[in-house]
Amino acid sequence: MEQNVSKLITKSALNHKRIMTKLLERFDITYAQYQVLRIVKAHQPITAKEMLVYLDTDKATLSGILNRLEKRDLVIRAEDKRDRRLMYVQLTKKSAEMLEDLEELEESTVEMLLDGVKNREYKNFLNAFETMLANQKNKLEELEKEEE
Amino acid sequence: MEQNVSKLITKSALNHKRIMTKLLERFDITYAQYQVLRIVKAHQPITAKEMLVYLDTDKATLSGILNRLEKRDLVIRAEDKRDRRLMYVQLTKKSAEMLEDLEELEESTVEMLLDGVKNREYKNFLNAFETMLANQKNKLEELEKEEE
DNA sequence: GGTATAATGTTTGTGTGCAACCTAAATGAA
DNA sequence: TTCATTTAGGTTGCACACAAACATTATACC
Repeated sequence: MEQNVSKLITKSALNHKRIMTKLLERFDITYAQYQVLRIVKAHQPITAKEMLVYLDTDKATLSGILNRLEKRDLVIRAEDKRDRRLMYVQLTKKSAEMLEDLEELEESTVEMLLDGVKNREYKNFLNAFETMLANQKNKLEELEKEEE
Repeated sequence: MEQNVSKLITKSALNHKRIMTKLLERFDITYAQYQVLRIVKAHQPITAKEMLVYLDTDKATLSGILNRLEKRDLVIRAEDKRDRRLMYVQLTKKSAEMLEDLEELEESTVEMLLDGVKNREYKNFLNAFETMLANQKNKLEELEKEEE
């Protein structure tokens, strides 16, 4: 059984992505693009660097996503005049309207996820999960240290 | 809190992949390639279709991975003479030797994951997780039905 | 047998994920 | 001021994930 925990987790993450992808299909955007748009909406105008704090992804990946969003008129990039390295990202009318309909999409998906999970069970679940995440973090740090 | 469960799961899946990737770096193979090689080792000779049962991925993805493994002399593909649509995949000497060292790599990573997780907590964790996976499966089936 | 249909696998195109490299601009030390 | 260093961000190259189209071979039905 134990050798399956990671597989269960990976499977669940994949399922979540697939569900979100299907739900977003009729809006013709991907899950990654949706996540970016939500961050922009919550913090606009926002720079790429600040978005990375919320997103747990790579700047190269983000740059590609922003390129595609900009090409489809879903975001605007504008230089800061004082510090011209900074690019401030904002929604367009088009994406702002679209996001009205999308606001609670992910929340309802997560609620569905917890159907039938008892409260006490859920607390244990979160406890166990926090421990596991900490273990992973330690292992990753250990591996990065070894690389010197 | 609740809107974060999916994020926790996604994060943990990502962590696992990153850890495995780092551990496999010195063998110069990716995590996806490792998973394929393990399946081949356990069931060889095996067809692509049968591998998909174990792998939860797409035939197109698998085909690409096998191309890269074959190019690097880590698998062999051979046609079945009776049914020439079938391609039987096997390890090479090179990959068989390599897998000797890799056998318990993932198991030890999963063990590490459970450090400090109490047994009772773990059982609750698994219970909750099974429920969530079932919820996701239902939702996915529901979404697929809607597509008609 | 002959032809439609199904099954197996590959290729192609788009979108990530990520390492490595590059550019331009800001900053800091001499 | 000048020049090295840092910072924000973009580009490139490779590997996957996955849908869609394709080729080839088996099988089923007439």
